[in-house]
Amino acid sequence: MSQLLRTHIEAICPLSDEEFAHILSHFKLRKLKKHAFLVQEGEYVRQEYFVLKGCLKAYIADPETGNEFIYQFGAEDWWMTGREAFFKETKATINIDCLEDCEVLGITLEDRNKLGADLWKYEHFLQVKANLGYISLQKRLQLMIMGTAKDRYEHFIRQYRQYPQLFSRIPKTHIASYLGVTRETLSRLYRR
Amino acid sequence: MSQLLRTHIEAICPLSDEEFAHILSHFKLRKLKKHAFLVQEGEYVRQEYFVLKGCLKAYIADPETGNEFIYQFGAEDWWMTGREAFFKETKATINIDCLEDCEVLGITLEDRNKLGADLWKYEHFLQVKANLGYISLQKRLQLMIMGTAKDRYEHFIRQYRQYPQLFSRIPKTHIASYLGVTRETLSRLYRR
DNA sequence: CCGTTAACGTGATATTTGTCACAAAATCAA
DNA sequence: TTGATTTTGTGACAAATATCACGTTAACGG
Repeated sequence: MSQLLRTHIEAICPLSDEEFAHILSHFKLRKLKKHAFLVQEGEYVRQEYFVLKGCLKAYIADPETGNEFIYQFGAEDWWMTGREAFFKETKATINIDCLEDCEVLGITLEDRNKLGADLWKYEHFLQVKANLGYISLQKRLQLMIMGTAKDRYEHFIRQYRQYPQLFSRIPKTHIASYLGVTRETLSRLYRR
Repeated sequence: MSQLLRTHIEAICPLSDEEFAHILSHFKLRKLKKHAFLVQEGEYVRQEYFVLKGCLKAYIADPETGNEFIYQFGAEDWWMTGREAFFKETKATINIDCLEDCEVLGITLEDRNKLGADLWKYEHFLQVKANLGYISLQKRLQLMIMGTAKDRYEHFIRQYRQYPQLFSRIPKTHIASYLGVTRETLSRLYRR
């Protein structure tokens, strides 16, 4: 199962068996039931997580309207955390919860830093990963501003296609939230 | 002048004189006139740049409408590049040009990688910087979807306040583009 | 310095998208 | 299984924002 993590890291930076064992020893497996929170608003975010199994949504609740804006889905092979709170060691302003039963590997900030200091390759992995994440987030922002809801929908499908059955399992309501439109609007876009 | 870069890096990771000298030796100074392109659509992006002086805009041109979406302003102390094209060594899909005369320090991808491999501190700096960038981009996306144009305007002013006189020098048309509204809408938001 | 260009504000109107209300279908959990 | 909850579609209407048109002011560059 943890082979997933190795493959994931090695896509950026090949590792020896010892190196990977050393990395893996810093992670702790966590299993969560559907609807369980991985990160909850107002609490500290002690770890960042690599998803081995299941699917999660990360979202911001709007206290005014009661709406939620889903800014990320996480499936197998994705990282999930309340990034700002995790790095700055402050309380989360976002929530992450499980759309289905999940298994994740968690690492604390302290261990993350230690690992990066021990092993240049891990630091490099983190650097490249963060930059790639930045690039795709930028693309999403661009699409949000310049693209139509339909563009965004199509881009979304392309991006998540690689995760089989996942797309069909996410309710349209959530997808609409991710795309920044109401479920009604999304529904109408697909009548035409 | 290059003291700016040192202070910037040391905000994340303190350096010895030798270390900084080593870092600096990988950068090359470039001076540009107002309206000059730093990055141009369709061309390779050979370097990433640290801004020493002046102000630039990074934008995507929409071939359909002729509009442009400004996704970032860069002033002194900011990094600017066509990030995707720079990392993936492909042709740029974005433009960056100077709103006024500029001075920047440029580093090639090869030198960037070499520097990171030579000096763990630099790799660490890049890693942290990318993560902080990701966080602020995420905040911007959130604001774009959940906030009103006014929220975005106010956030924008707060973010750029630290760059004296800069804000007043950027035409409102450009600010509107950055905020994802038309200049007319922005103008009206501020009558009220 | 002066002609040209860019920036800015504002009205009238069109378009997009959101909100509210309701009902049918699908899914969930005891 | 079965009653409750969630998801989905759709109409009518409201609100936000874009588009087009025009004129004035400010800034730029030779």
